[in-house]
Amino acid sequence: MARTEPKPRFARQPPEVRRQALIDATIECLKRYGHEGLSIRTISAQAGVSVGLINHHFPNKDELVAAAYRHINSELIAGMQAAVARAGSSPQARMRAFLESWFSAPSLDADALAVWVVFWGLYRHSRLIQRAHRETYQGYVSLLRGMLAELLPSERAARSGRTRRARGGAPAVDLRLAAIGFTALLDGLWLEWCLEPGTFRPAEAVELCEAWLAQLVRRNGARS
Amino acid sequence: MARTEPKPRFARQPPEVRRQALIDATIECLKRYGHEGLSIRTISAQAGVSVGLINHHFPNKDELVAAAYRHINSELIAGMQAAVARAGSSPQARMRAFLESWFSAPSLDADALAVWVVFWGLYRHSRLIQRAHRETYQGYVSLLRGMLAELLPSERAARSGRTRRARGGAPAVDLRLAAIGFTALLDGLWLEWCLEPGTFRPAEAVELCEAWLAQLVRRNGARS
DNA sequence: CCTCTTGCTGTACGATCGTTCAACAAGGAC
DNA sequence: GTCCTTGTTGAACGATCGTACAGCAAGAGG
Repeated sequence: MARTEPKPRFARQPPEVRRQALIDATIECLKRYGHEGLSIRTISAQAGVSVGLINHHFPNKDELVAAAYRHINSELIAGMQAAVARAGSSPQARMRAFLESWFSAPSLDADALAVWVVFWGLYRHSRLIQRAHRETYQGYVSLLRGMLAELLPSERAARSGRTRRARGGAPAVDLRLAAIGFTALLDGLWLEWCLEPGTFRPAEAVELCEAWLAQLVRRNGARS
Repeated sequence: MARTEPKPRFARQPPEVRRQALIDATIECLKRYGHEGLSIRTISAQAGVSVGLINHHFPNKDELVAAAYRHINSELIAGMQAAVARAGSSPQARMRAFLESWFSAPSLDADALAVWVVFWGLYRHSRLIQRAHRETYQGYVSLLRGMLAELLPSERAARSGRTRRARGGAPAVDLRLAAIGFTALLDGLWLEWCLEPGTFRPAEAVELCEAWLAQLVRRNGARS
């Protein structure tokens, strides 16, 4: 009776598991407290470990933050890719799945968006964040560009390519510029919703994006 | 010769002047060092004053930061309004002036954009920033909405309003949604250019925005 | 020239920051 | 049961944070 179970004061974890737990704690702290949540003590408390453990698994704080940014980035992109893959082969259905995935939880979460904004604020002055951005953003750009390409009837454009090339060298729709504009629209709507969630519904954001795309397709078809 | 001019160790300034100098120094520090530049010592060094002076003119640091946000906001909006007013009365010319003002210095400055991003990161957890945002953002929204309204031939829509109302109650173009989408496009392009200035030229951003507007006008005209 | 207001300085304080490191102990190997 | 590896702890360090405040001095008013 008096003999209590000799409960361990802590449990060992494989480095990989602990690293991930610390990354999750970092993101959680960012959600709760914003930039002020990015302190060793806040994060370690959130993870339920001591202050010293972070520097055992990460060389310093900045590396942990960069790892958190890399994780949140690749998680998001993986979710998008999965949603698109689930939608089948129709370009329209794939794009719709992408948009609905974008403008719904967990992507369109006010907390998650606030996390992104803090990272953006760090971007310019942290080489580590810049590297993490470059490494993960590429997957996002190529996913989006691929969907745009398959949505626009460029195969027709390719067949009549010789004629159009001869006329000026420009394709019917500048895919690069279209991707830039579309990304801007997505990010901008995201940001607006983050700063003031009440002003519009997610479905309206989808609507706006599809209107943009429809206009793009129409323009592309008209010229080819 | 040995008599040196008894140069004053500091110069007194009217509170208004000094407050503005401190606000300018705050913004300059944000440009140079990002979020880490938001410290009393960094700001006071930038302003060339002692650490104690800030708390003489502002109750605390957060109030100074909020004042800086308010200032940068109203400066931007005032610049836009001036550019639009200078453009005359033609809706097209006014909108073009607005876009060109938006996508050129000093608005489209990588430093200035970085400042904004830091403020956005603070937004969610600072009531003072939220208040400053609400107080200044309204002017921007109304400017933009006014330009959209005068750009769309809504007077024709108003004349034939009875017919369209009877058909479904929705105007040809939802002005609210159009403003939201347009703002998103502006902010998104701004953000993209900030994060990676090399990917597109400002003129291309203007082009994208005008394409969006042209499609909006066309859609509005087709239905009325 | 003197006085008085007040803008301004700069030290001091306690809190918290990121990081270090010696000691501890969990738990698998044997 | 006994090593032994190593994940983990937590006190301690120096630096820096925001703020307070007692005193200095600039410069206008008389």
